[in-house]
Formats: sequence, structure tokens, C-alpha cells
Amino acid sequence: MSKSVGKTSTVEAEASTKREQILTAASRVFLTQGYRGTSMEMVAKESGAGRQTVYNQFASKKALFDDTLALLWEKMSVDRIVSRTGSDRSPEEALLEIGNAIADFWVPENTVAFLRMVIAESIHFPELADSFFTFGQGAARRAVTEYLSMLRETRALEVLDPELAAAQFIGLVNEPLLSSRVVDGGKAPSTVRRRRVVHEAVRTFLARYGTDKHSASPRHGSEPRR
Amino acid sequence: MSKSVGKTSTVEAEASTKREQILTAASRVFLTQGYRGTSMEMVAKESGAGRQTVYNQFASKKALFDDTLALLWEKMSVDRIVSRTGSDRSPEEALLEIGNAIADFWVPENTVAFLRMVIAESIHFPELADSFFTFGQGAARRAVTEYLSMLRETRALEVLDPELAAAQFIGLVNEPLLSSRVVDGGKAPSTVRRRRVVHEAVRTFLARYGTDKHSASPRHGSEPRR
DNA sequence: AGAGCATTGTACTGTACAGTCTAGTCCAGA
DNA sequence: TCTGGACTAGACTGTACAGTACAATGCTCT
Repeated sequence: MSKSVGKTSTVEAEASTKREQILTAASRVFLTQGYRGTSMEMVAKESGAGRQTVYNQFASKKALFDDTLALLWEKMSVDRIVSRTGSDRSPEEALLEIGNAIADFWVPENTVAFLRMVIAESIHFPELADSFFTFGQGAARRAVTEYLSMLRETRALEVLDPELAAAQFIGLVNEPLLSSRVVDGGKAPSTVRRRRVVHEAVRTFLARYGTDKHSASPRHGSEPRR
Repeated sequence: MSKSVGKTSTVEAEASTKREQILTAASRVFLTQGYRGTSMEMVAKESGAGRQTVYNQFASKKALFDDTLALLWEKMSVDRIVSRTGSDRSPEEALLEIGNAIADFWVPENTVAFLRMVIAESIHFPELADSFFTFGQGAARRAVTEYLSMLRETRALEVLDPELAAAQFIGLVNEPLLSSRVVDGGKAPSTVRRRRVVHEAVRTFLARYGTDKHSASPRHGSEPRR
């Protein structure tokens, strides 16, 4: 509030604001314990602040939760996936890039924990699920759909139903990499593994939808270097 | 306990045992509200029984939860998916059957609610996630993997990595049908939609892994009848 | 040093809930 | 009609927690 160089301003380095300390602590606790499993006491302890300070910064538990989600959401940015769809490369290269963006998106443990939490709390906070679907999953799907539609019009691919094809492509990438991590607490796949899965996803996808037979080698050509 | 025709035995028809009444009520409440969101009071109300009776039948809330899960689990039976993998039909027909079994598995609202709940409670009850992964998702994946391995050995398909291919196939089916339902509360897809998605999944899969070019029609052949 | 403000710990209120206890009710079978 | 066992309702205990009130303790800037 203080207009000039507020009290806690060590040039805002390191520990940043108390508020942010609390927020990052809250994100840790909420992500591991869920909404109902988290008490204000726990957040206070985790952040090193007093419980009263937490209430000083956030009107209620729900308010803290909302702001925490906003912070997490901000850090994720689906944009990295969406932006890859504008490229002017060959379909194969572009799909590799999009696929890698999708695969990399889920690498940080927090991202998976976030998904888990969205699913868990979607019953009690439907708007959370809505926004996730609209801006997350849905956005990615729409971007891929649009990209495929474009490729259809330029006859670069033979896609009859771009929406379904987009879902297929995402499924080819996500199912091998993600599904076990959501339900079980599996470890994030290595870079090599991710690259390989994406490579295979693109190969399979193009085997079906490619016009010029991209799958250059009739048998099983270029494995990505192990 | 009573050796002969116990008291509540209207030939055990209709309302069945009090215990079962409570269990089915509990499954409704747990599935919609989650573990922490469910109180013994709610279960009692929902089942029409007194709270004390609930405690009479189940030692604790956790015990009730476990038994409820066992009941739900029993009703689901992944066997329907696994058993389809033994067929002696052509790969195309077999894959269609397996794919349809997977797609149909998720039709009942309860199945999706169950998955949602497993994800939600997996933090607090890791053994729940474990058993789900082992006997549910994992079992299906293993069955498909084995089937593909077999096809590889008989040279019916050109599958280098049956495990990855199995995950791909499941992803081709599940992502278009399931992912939006888990996070959002979307409605179950129609039979027509399911058949179509599975058909497309098989087409894509075989375009990549088929030996004789199954995708008989070079362009886009047999659409399933709309 | 002193004023002002954020921070903090502690205590308090109200609520929700698991789990127990008890007294009363209903029903079957003798 | 009597007896025994299950069912029910209500009161009660103990705990956990959201949210508030308040008094004490710093820190910063002047």
C-alpha cells in the first residue's frame, strides 16, 4: 500500500511479499491435501506466518483457494501448446512440436497434482472444472482441431473429422504418458521416453491421415535415438 | 447368523438386507460427495435407516467406505474388456470388439464417478489407487498388450512395442469419449458416437500397424452407418 | 526515542461430525 | 401374551476446524 519503497522491499527479491509466501505455501498444501484436507492452520504453519496474517491477506479459505488456483493456473499457461499450432513447418514437424509441447506440459509434478485436484474438487466447485475445461484441456483441443482443419483445407492431410482426429492425437500422446500418473502417483517420464512416445504418436497419426506417405520407411524406420 | 430362515427373509427379495440397503445408499452418497463430503448421518438418511443401525452393520466410516468400494468394484468387472482379447477373429474384428468393450465400460455414470473418486481420494487412501491401477486400468492395458504381442508373433500385425501400442489404442478410444466426462460432468456419449469413435480408433491403429493394408479403401472407405 | 502499522499467538465462538450410550419401539416366534 | 433381538431416535463426548477478537511484539520511517 505504501506508495514508495514499502517496508518488506529488499528490492522484492528472495522471500517476496508475505502474501506470496502464503500463496506458494497454500499451493503446496492444497495440491497435496485437497481443499477439505487443508486447514488454515496448515497453510499458516507451512508459510511460516501466523494464522491471523493469513486472514489478514485473504478474506476466507475459499478466497485463498481461488487466489491460489489463479497463481497455479498462471504458471501453467496452455499457451505453449496452443502457440505451436501456428507454425509453417511440414505437418510432421509441426505435429512433433505440438506433441512435445503437450507431453512436456505434464512434466512438472504440480501440473498433474493440479489436474488431480480439479477432478477431486469439481463436484463441490463446478466452476473450477468449467474453467479448466474451457481454458485448459478444451483450449488445447480446439487449437489442435483448428490446425488440422487448416491442414485439411490445404490438402496437406486427409482429415475428415478434425475434432475427432485432434482428440485421437492428444490421446496418442497422453494415454501412454499421463494416465498412470493421475490415478497412481507415478513418476514423470524421462525426456527420452517423452520424445519417443510423441514420435510414435505422430507416426501413427500420419499413417492414417498423411497424404504423401510420410512413414517413409515401409517397415519401421527412424527410431529416435535412444 | 440364525441358521434357518432368518427374520428379514421375505425370501430375500425386494429391499434385500438392511445391510445392502445401507451399502447402495452409501455408494450413491460417496460417489457424489466423496469420502470427506459424506457424513454417516447422510448415509443413514439416504438409506432410510437410523444412524445407529449403520454403526451396527459397519464398524466405522472407513469400514463402510471399504465395503462400498468392494460392492461398486464388483459391479464393474473389467473382465468384460479382458475376456474380449481371447477371440480368434481377424485383428480388425477383435480390435473393434475390444475397443467397444472399453468404450461401453465407461457408459454408466457410476463408472466415471468411481474413477473420479479414486483420483480424488488417492491421496488419502493410496491403497485404493493401487488396487484400481492393478485390477482396473492396468489389467485392461496388460490384456491388450498381451493380445498385441500374440499378433506380433503370428505376424498378423507389425507391432514393435506392444505395450506402447496398447496404450496408444486405449488412448485413441478413451480420449475422445472419456476425458471431458471426468473433468467436466459431461453426458455419456451415445451408442452411435461410441461405435464411430471405436471404428476410427481401429482404422487409425491399423493404418499404422496393419500388415495387409486393412484400410481397404485407399481414401476413406466404410464409414459406420450414421 | 516514539508513532504507526503489520505480524503474531492465544483465546474464544459456533459448527460439523465421528463415535458411544441408552431408552424406547417394533416384530417374530413360542 | 411374553421374550429376545434388531431397529430407531435422541442425547452426549470429544475433536477438528473456520472465523473473530484482542493484546503483545516487533519493524520502519521520522
